[in-house]
Amino acid sequence: MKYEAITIKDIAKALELSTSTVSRALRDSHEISFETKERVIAYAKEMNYRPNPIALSLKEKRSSSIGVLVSEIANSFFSQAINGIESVAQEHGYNVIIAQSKEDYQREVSALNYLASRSVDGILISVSAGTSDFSNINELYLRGMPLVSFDRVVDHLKMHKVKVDNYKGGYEATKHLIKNGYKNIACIASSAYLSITEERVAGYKDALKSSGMAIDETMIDYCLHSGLIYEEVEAVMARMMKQKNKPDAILACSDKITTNVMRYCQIKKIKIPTKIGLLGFSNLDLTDLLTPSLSVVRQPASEMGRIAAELLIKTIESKRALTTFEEVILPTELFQRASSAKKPKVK
Amino acid sequence: MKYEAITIKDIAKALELSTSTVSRALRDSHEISFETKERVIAYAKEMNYRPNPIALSLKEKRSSSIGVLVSEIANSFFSQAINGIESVAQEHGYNVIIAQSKEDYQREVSALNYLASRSVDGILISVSAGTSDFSNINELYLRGMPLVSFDRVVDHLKMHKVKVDNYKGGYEATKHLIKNGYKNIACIASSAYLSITEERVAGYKDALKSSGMAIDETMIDYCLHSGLIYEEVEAVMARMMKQKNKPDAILACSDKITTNVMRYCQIKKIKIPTKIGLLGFSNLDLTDLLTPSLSVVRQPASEMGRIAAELLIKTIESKRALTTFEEVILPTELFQRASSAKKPKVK
DNA sequence: TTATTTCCCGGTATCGTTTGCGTAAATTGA
DNA sequence: TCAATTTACGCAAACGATACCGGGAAATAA
Repeated sequence: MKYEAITIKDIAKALELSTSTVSRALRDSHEISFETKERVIAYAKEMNYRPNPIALSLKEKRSSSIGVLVSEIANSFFSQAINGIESVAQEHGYNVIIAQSKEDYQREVSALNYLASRSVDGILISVSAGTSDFSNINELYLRGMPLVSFDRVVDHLKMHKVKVDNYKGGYEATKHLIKNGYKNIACIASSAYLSITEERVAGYKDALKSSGMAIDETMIDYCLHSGLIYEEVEAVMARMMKQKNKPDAILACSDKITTNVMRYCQIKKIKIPTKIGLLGFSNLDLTDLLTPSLSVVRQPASEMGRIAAELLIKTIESKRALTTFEEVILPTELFQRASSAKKPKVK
Repeated sequence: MKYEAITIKDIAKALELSTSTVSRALRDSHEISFETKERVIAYAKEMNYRPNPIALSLKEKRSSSIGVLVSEIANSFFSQAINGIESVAQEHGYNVIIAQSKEDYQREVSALNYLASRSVDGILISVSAGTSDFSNINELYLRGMPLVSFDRVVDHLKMHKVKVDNYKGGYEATKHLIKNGYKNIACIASSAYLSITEERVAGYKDALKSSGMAIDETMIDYCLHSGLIYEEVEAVMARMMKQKNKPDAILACSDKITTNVMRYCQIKKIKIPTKIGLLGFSNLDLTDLLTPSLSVVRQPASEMGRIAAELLIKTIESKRALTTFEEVILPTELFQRASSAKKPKVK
């Protein structure tokens, strides 16, 4: 079945005018008489005429749509970010096309090809945790595709970047755990490929150092899928809880790692925070309602999306290729709740 | 800046052929000699040629994209549904354009206009809770736009529908609360405009009746924004807790109502389930980790999205207008957890 | 009256692709 | 050897909208 829209030709035929006259009348050109304009506009309104965006796109060589590549839509951080992106896009007359990588490199490559072949005007990228080869993205850049990366940015690529101060987020979170009396703080991070992982872990390490605590590499581990798969978190937790130097607190560096650590502890009946403290990066809306209420480092997801979208649209609409690239760094927010409560001085 | 893609014309010029020959060679037409095909295909591959989808769209009068209208992306149910939609769309070569209504009628109208004017090939609709006038949707139907509604379907409109058995979901949930000893079960539902509200409430009422319990209309209330705004839930709860016949259990009929009731109880320090039992419709992934773990009626969101997308694409690709419409009804799943635990026989 | 300007509007090319039609050259058949 | 067929390609129109170019008619100026 087909949805037949009225075209400028239909109007021209009905009013016995040429298409160019109709076109100009609708765009309020000064070379069209007042009466003709009136007639055309009235008829167009009556017939509910809308210019065909596809024809416009072909003519203007732009599609007025932007692509968004995230690892997973059904993730609180990304759905909030998309929320922000969508509202900015709407304001500027762009539509948003979504693609997911599911934290997989191959899917990311095909998703990017997909978006590029759908001729979007630009792409917002948050790279997948499984991605270590960025040649694909770089190739898009070289071919002139406007790009902005957010959250999981790629340091050495030339493009605008919007991220949070991951180092500080990791530092403050760790400091908070130390202040509350935890002595063996483990860190479970996303894929080591990601710069956000590197930064958060660096913050964690520096916090330990600055408090005169030793860094034990067995207390640091990574999840290639960013915790998307329960089993990868389970494996790390199982290993850590088995080792001699057991953690008494966990700093979880992604949304899914945080909740999966929590799930692990519930399944294994490990009490939080009495047996183990927990503080995680998370953008869930109801961390305050969890058992126990969860201490989190929260990112301004929606705002990141808004800013990234603004930058992308600015890039798209700028006449010439950019030579300088902005890096916007937003603050994280630390919510101290029960899961990282002060440790009782018992031993 | 602009992303310049290679066109069929560029190939034609480079190889000293006509565009039609190139086009036919790429589509493996029998009227092109083997050698010419080889040359064209090799060159196209070398130059990484991709047909311009916009030109295709203009020619074929189809955009290979579908619109999705939901109330809110950052909602677990909808993000899961979009997940399913996106994967099916991808499989069939469609892209997904998202729009949000934020439970507001005016925004829904403009979002629909937006999608229609972006010339999508079809639209998946889950109506906003604030919508009582469906003339807009009906008009789209009359103009021949392929439509499928899911979750929040509109009964009297002619289109495919994908939903869950809301009546049964409400019935079984209420029966479960009754079985666990609750006597004054209140029901907080979404907007009364929605058929899902009607059905869930009907299930609730029939469950009470079948257990010989009276129906008290003061124990039933509605939230126009489906609980999206905390204050509307707060107002209902405050009213109910103040009245003479206080509820000892709540059946919450949407994701946001459920969590906002929980939040209300936490703020007001009303113990769940000792003071009040709670069971809600929800698709959150971590209801098992909440305090207390939350009993929920869960909908197969991703599957609903998949099925709805399949139906829509089938509708789009069918030659002639449909005369019969499918209504797919999926089962809900009841998870019994601590928030609706058996009531102690104390008074 | 004639030349010049102004006002309105139509013709046509264009964006990238597909496709029906036309046709020269090559091949076939008798 | 000549007509008939096949092969292999080019030309041009079409999808919907825009914009440059150009031109007829009326209005103004000389």
